[in-house]
Amino acid sequence: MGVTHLWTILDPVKEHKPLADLRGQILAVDLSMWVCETQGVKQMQGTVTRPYLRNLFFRTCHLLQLGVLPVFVVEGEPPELKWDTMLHRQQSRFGGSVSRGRGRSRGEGKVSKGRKPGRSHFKAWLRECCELLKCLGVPFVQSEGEAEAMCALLNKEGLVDGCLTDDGDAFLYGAKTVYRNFTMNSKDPHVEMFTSVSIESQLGLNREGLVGLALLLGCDYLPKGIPGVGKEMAIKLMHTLGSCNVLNRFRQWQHCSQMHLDAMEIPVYKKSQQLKDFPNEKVISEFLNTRDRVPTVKFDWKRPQIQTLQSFTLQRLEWSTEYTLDKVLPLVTMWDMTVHSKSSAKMIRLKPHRIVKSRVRQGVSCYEVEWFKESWDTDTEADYYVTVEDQVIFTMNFPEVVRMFELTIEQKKKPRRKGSKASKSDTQDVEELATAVRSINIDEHPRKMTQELRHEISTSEENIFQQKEKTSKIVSSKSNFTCTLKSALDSQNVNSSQSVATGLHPAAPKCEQNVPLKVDAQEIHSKYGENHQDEEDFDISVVPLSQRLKMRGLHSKGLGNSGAKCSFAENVVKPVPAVGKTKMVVDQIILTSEDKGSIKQDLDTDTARIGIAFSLQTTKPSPVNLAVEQSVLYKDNVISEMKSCASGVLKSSYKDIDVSQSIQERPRSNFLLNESNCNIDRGISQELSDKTNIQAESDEKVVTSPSLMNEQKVSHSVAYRKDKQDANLHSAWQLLSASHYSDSTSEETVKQVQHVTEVQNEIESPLALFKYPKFLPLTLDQRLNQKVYIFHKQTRMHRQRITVWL
DNA sequence: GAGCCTAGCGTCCGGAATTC
DNA sequence: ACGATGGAGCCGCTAGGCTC
DNA sequence: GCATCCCTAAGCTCCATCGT
DNA sequence: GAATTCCGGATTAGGGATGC
Repeated sequence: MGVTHLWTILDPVKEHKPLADLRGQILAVDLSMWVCETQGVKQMQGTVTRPYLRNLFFRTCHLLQLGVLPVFVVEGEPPELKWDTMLHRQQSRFGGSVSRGRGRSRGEGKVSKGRKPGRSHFKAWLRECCELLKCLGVPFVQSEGEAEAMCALLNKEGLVDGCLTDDGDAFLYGAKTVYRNFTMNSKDPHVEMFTSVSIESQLGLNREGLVGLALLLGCDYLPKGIPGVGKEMAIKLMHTLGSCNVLNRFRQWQHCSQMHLDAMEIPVYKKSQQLKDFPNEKVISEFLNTRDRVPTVKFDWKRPQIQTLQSFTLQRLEWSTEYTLDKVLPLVTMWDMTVHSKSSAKMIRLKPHRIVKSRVRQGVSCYEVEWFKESWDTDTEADYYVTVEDQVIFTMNFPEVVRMFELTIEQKKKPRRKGSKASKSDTQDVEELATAVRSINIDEHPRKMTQELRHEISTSEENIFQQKEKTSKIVSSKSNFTCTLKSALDSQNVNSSQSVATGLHPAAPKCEQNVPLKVDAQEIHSKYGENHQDEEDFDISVVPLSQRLKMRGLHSKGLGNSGAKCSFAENVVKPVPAVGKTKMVVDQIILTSEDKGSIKQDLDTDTARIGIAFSLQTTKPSPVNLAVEQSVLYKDNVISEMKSCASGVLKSSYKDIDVSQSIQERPRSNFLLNESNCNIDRGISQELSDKTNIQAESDEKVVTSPSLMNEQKVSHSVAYRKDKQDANLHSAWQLLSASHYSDSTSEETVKQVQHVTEVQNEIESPLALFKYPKFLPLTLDQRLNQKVYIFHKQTRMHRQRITVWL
């Protein structure tokens, strides 16, 4: 079909184009191509009623829903030049008999096309397709000759934005943009795009050059081309001659001798001389002098006619009226909301009854909407039609319905928070967060912003923590957006009296605890007298990023050597269920897409990871920078400690494990996170304890994670499982109390025990951990030496666990 | 080729592979 | 009355097998 | 009864139940 | 070479079986 090897030649300029990218375009669709394609599907042959109609329906609906406006082109009578080709094609495609010369439908001596059974069937199918298109309100034009010729003409004249056809002849007819290999494959619905501009600029082939290729390689009208000339030779020749005036050059071959030809021309010239009529002027004329005329009628897309369509599909496809309605309703509502909304004329359109709920479809926020039924519809059993509509479009059309829906949601929420002072604050927090997220600006050219941001980095570093109302800017290098958001979670932004009183940040609705900017040193001293520290030591900035994230109820797993992991939503393409929940992010951080480090986005998990590489490569220290550097330091320290302590092979009761090796190789460093909880393995921990300098006091245990058995990980902390939490909590407390105070019964000890009891009570408070942030950065050894034990009750959605922080 | 129906998953993280 | 807990149902997506 | 070991799931939301 | 995507492996909490 088309010029031999043309698509292979054009392959370098092929562009993969998702169907969604065609939104807003008008496309001329070669209807015959779709019909033939569908009829060729073996699985449907003999089993499916009118597969061409079925697929045309779904494809058209799909395009319309994407916002693509198709104009179908129905082929007319093919040029005489093509009859030979068609005869063979029909034989293979429809099994029709060859009847050359039996009829006289179009003049003496010509092939009788009308009487070929395959051809007549094909025309009947096209007529049915046109009926369907009428029902759907989609325009179609009748071509005088080849459909691709008309498609090309429409494209050439600027009436459509591109041609949807698999026939490369379209370019020879003057098409500017051709889309082929249309597929609605759910995983990757796309077309392949070719443009005449790229063909000429990258391959040096203009329209005339392509016609030249057709003469050399063969096409529908000249099946054999020049025998012995292949695509390599043809391309070389075209490059030698240049595309311009190539046809005239071919014509000159008829009158000139070999002496005047370029060396590259000679072999082709020789082969062409074997043909009588090279170059074939009829073929050239067919491509360059189209016989179609530009349609004068303006294309008009109409509202789908539901009833007519139901009747048509019932008759031709045996579809129930409900099924058809279900399929066509989205088109109708979309038409009503897009076309009708722009029209001043008063026309019938569906009216929404209510929004049932919010939904997300392919990452796009939508509403599930109930519509009042059409007045004529008495068949549909349900009281309302139901569709899922794009949130933005629906809101533009029916703002009052959206307001009602939002009001309903609000009212539903209210009873749960009745009488709660904190809830009022929470509501404000949610609004504040919502405002922050709404303020995100999509910038078309984020990289232009980068310099500004870098400037901002360099000028705003005096003390970024002390700047209230500072905004965070995050630039995603991948999805090209710049967002500015108020640092709603900034712990320094404690404005409301409520939050001051409770220590809870107003913008932390899901976060049960807040980090005081500076820990009350007096309080610490009174409790840990000997561990006196300067107030500066309690500065929040020394708290590792993971901890600060954690304090804000954000995801913060895996600081270690992977940096902080933040969840934010708007920078990803895929749907993000976490929108509005785990958003916003790390203190005040400025990330730019041009920093050498990367903001690694993991679309699998809807998260972005700020890597250490990034942080360390920024020129000026930032909170992230500091925190991660700290982490690196801790990691190195701990690894160093571990390696020195656990040198040699540790004989466990389970396996021979080279701990130092495993430490060396391990990719992560859980012990840096202060949050590693793992099951107690008494046996192995005892051995580790025996062989290392990390001497657990009394019954203290150095704990290894189960994965140590796999020679991969080591962790340092103690955790108690939920199922035994009560008993373990009790025994743990006894353990710790005993280890610290068993050697004395002095008054001091009693006081200490009382203090321990107080602390024990505090574990019920989610604030407990955050009263002692200064200890979080300490290494295990340091914490052991200082006998610092912090209890933290971590509350999750439905689970609780008690963790002992060393 | 495209839709329908059903069943199952839903953690994070690093690095290799791939794409640009 | 209120909060915590657990469970059932649901949601969004994907894949595979089958049907139209 | 407790410790240990092996194995599996890992989404969200609403609501009934239970305990304080 | 940088950015992006994908996948195999790791992590953690919890359930259940087993053994002391």
